[in-house]
Amino acid sequence: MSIISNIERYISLTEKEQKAFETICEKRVVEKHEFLVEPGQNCYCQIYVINGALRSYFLTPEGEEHTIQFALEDWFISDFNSYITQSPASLYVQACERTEVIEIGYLEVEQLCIEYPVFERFFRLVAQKAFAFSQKRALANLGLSATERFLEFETQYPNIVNRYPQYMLASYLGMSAEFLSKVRKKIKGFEER
Amino acid sequence: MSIISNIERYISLTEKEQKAFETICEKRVVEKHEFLVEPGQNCYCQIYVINGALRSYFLTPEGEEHTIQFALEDWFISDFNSYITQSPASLYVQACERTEVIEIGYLEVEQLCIEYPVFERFFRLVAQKAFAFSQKRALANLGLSATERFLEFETQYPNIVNRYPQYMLASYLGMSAEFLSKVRKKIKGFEER
DNA sequence: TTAAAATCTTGAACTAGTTCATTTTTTGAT
DNA sequence: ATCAAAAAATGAACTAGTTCAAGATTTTAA
Repeated sequence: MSIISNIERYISLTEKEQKAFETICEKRVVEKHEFLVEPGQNCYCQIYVINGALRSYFLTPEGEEHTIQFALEDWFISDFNSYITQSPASLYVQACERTEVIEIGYLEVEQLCIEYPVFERFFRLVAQKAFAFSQKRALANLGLSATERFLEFETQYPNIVNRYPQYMLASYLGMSAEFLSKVRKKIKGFEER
Repeated sequence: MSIISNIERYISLTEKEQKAFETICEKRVVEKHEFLVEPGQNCYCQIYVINGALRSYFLTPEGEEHTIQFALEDWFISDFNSYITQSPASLYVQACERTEVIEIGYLEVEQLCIEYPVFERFFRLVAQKAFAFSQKRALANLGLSATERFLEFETQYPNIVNRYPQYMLASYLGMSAEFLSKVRKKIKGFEER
């Protein structure tokens, strides 16, 4: 699905508005393991995935990775806090496969919103959805055990579970990689009965 | 601070826009323990706190409370997922003290945004900030131990720590009330040396 | 002012999840 | 196809945080 038809799930655009949006899109290919954002830099853009797989994560002083978000086809990702405040990032955004992305710059978005307020609306709806989603995640994680968290995540995002290495899933779900391995073994045992 | 001057920290409003906004504000007083939202209902409005203290939480099937958000003076609160999708809430929003609020209805907001796109911008900026904040919270909670989580929260929101009962703080920070009691005792021990 | 209700404290027994060290399996580059 | 590197599995020892139960303190309402 093109980024324009994706936007049109929220709002409808005139020919002119479509063109205006396309001019601020910067297409780019990133290779596996490459970084799109690194801590310290200002995150000057939001990233839209055309195809491939990205994730954002941060590194504790002890060197542990904590995954914040996964992004497959048609998802947006960035260090959002850094993006909206235009202050230094604390996250990495990294390609987990060769990935085609569209970068949408902060200044360009703000300018576009002034010229075409319809985009103000689009980015409002997207931000609201993202916030609602993020609250839902917080909620899921507070109530559930490690096993329950994994099962819920797997039924909701089977494609993510299949596409990212297990240690990344574990760090997203808030458990050690070893423990997720044991959890999955236990689940498999139940299924086989 | 009035809700209008609060809005004007993000955008500036003409006289006419101010009036338009004020007409969709419904002022209301809720007594301690009273609910503004309950699971199952559609959350038809966002709630702005004039003075007092609210919180949102959900109840697990086992009857445990999990606090999602606190809201003191000048904060917004709601079951945001229910609000934006206009689907049944899963959270309670409850008054922890006698509280004056302003309710801002979903339909009224959407109408207002059509008539005055400047509010589209306001609600975009608010939603973006809320999302960034929520990501930051997720990040803080993944990396830290229970003690660290409490210390960080206390330095960032001393007024919340002073104003809500400890068992609510514990359920927000993802630990048992008993353990938070022990954590605080240990911290006090360190401070006294 | 007082009694009931709500909240907080404390300790002992427990458990879900971690850590560490080692082995096995999978992946990817040549 | 082969080999090195990355990822996953496994087991044993450990620990941060939970649960339960009982008592102490604070808050509330009449």
